[in-house]
Amino acid sequence: MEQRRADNIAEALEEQIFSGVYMDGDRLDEVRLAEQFGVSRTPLREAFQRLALSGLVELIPRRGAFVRQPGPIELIEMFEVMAELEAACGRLAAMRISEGALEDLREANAKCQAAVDAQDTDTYYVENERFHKTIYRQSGNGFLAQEALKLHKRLKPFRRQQLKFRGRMAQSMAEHEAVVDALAHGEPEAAARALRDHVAVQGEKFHNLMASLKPAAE
Amino acid sequence: MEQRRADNIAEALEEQIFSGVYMDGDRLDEVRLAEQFGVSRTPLREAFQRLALSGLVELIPRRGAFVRQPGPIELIEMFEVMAELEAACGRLAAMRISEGALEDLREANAKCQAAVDAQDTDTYYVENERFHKTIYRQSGNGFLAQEALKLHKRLKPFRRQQLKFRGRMAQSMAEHEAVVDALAHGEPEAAARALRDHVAVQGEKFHNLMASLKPAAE
DNA sequence: GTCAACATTCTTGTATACAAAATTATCAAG
DNA sequence: CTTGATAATTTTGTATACAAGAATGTTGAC
Repeated sequence: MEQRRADNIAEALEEQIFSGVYMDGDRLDEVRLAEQFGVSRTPLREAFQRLALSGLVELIPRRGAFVRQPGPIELIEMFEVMAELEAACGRLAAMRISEGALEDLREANAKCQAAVDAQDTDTYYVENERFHKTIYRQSGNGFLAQEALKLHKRLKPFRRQQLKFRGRMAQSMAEHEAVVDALAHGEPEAAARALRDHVAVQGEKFHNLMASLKPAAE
Repeated sequence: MEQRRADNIAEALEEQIFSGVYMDGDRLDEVRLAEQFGVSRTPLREAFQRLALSGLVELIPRRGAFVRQPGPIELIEMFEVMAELEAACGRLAAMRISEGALEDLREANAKCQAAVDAQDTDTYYVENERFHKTIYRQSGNGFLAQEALKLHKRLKPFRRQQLKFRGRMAQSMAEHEAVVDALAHGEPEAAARALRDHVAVQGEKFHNLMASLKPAAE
């Protein structure tokens, strides 16, 4: 762990922000974090720059770095974009997907189903992720896959919560089946629609969750 | 120009990279640029971090910062994503657009038409940009609008070239009309399709341009 | 002349130093 | 007690210093 500490720090901070160590608006104290990581302020400030561009922290001149946790509205917006990106991946993948990848999707789905039966949320989550990432790659568009993955990662902590909704896993399974069918039959529009609805429903469920937690929010 | 030099430097470098001052693979010399900007290496290195995350430069540990100009394949991919993002904006805008914004679109289109008649490429370009940015905003999704704008900006230098294609401006005008119609009638799918095709055609035209310039490319 | 081992020079990455701005504390006037 | 001004303290932003790694040049063997 001797080279490029700044990179590792950026990653570590990103992880910490994602996992909710910091609340929205918290100031990231340079000297405190420098001590904590055992480095000087310089690599920390470089890390801040990166986090700022991905929207995780806001860099206010002469004031410092403040963490920017997305609020309810922004989250809804992000889920909406995620839905559109996945739809795009699906549309392209319907024309470009390989037979092997289709098999991967079916396998992931099978394992998902087993996880549902066993009430195994963790396994479901892992296989679900594999399902979606496979579709990203099979879009045949590296740039699109990269963007989709980036947003997917950013929404990770919020997606996980709503798996707990009653019946969500089973419903999600059925949606996955529809996606595979559309892809297998090479139907771009159907694949796009199936994926958009699949993800959009997550956004709605999340909306419900928010509403139930914060009655007066928004 | 006394505060936050690092930010200005990042912007300036971005501009220089976009405008083709640096070729793909060029190394950005810290000390040379530091002199050039009249600052020390520190703010430059902070700027590098930001450029790295947006993909404009690659930061190789212990080697330096190298500019990463997108190649033909990556550009095609980016245009494809742009098409999908615009389609998404259109789909949402069809349901959410305001009457005033519709009027803005019609006005931009009228000015575009005038520019076409006058062979005024610059004006056409400006109004065309206004047209698209309006649709981004009218998606009613700030996050989406932001992402669309970011990619739009990145593709700027490449889009401009293909306006010179014969008849492109006139064809583009007709496509704009179709978009406005779909938005005015509140037809999400039609708006999405019109915008996707409109942008995708740019990607194709660009593909042609590439092929004509580099016969053996790809 | 070619190649390899070594020394030299450059460049990056990090730490520290310092100046300017912002925040906080102190204190006097009302 | 509140308010306003001013001083002390933090904290940021930038410059400089230094250490380690990479590139380059030199020399000697074959």
